Amino acid sequence: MDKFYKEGASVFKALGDPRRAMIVDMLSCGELCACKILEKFSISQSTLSHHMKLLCECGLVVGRNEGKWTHYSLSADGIARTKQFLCHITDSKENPIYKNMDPDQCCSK
Amino acid sequence: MDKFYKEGASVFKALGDPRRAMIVDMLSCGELCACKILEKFSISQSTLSHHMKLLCECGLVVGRNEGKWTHYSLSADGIARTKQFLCHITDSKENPIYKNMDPDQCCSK
DNA sequence: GCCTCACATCGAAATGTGTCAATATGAAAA
DNA sequence: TTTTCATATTGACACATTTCGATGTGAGGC
Repeated sequence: MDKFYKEGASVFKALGDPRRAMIVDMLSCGELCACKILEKFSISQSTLSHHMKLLCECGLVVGRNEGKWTHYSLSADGIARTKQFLCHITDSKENPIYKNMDPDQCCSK
Repeated sequence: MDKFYKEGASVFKALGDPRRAMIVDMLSCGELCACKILEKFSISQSTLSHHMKLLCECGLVVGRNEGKWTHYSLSADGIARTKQFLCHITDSKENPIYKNMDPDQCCSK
């Protein structure tokens, strides 16, 4: 139960960095190798590697090794799960966990 | 341009905390006052206040003061903008910014 | 007026994150 | 095999974040 929010939030934590959000945007138009991504940022190679690791670990991006190069692309499944989680926590609903919260129980006489 | 990602990422940064994601989930079934939210967590009142401030500042939640109580609810507009941003950076597209990235320019002979 | 209640803010401590230079790894070229 | 190249990992540092107890604030109740 707690794990549900922890895992869902981990993707948002990854997207919570502007550079990583921009990297995801870049990858949305196709697979790119690390060196091409690096060109667009004024960050060191090790920093980019760190960001890519985080994006991969949360399941949003997958890396494909080809010789000495690594090609990164978005994970369709990871994106689908992310959108699903966002809808789950934001769409209006009768949440079973909190449905017995009577608004008159507190905050009124 | 850079501001675009920074603002979009700020919402994800807010949702990147499991407690805050859970609070948003709670609010999705209706307005709640701070005391009711606090009941569901084993955190201090000041910590909750801090989380609510972050959720409000990124535009996802709005607070409504009524006497000495504060009622929190989701911002339909904030949610819409968040979903839009997520789709913008993840949906497959011909991104004008990166469309001239020739995959054969790098990473191949 | 004074007290109480709900919530916000402050200050401090612990932990987490982003970044870099340096170094390691592993594949291909020479 | 030695070198070179692309990427990953390590170690260190600055800064941000989470959390708490203590205190401030502003609205009602006495």
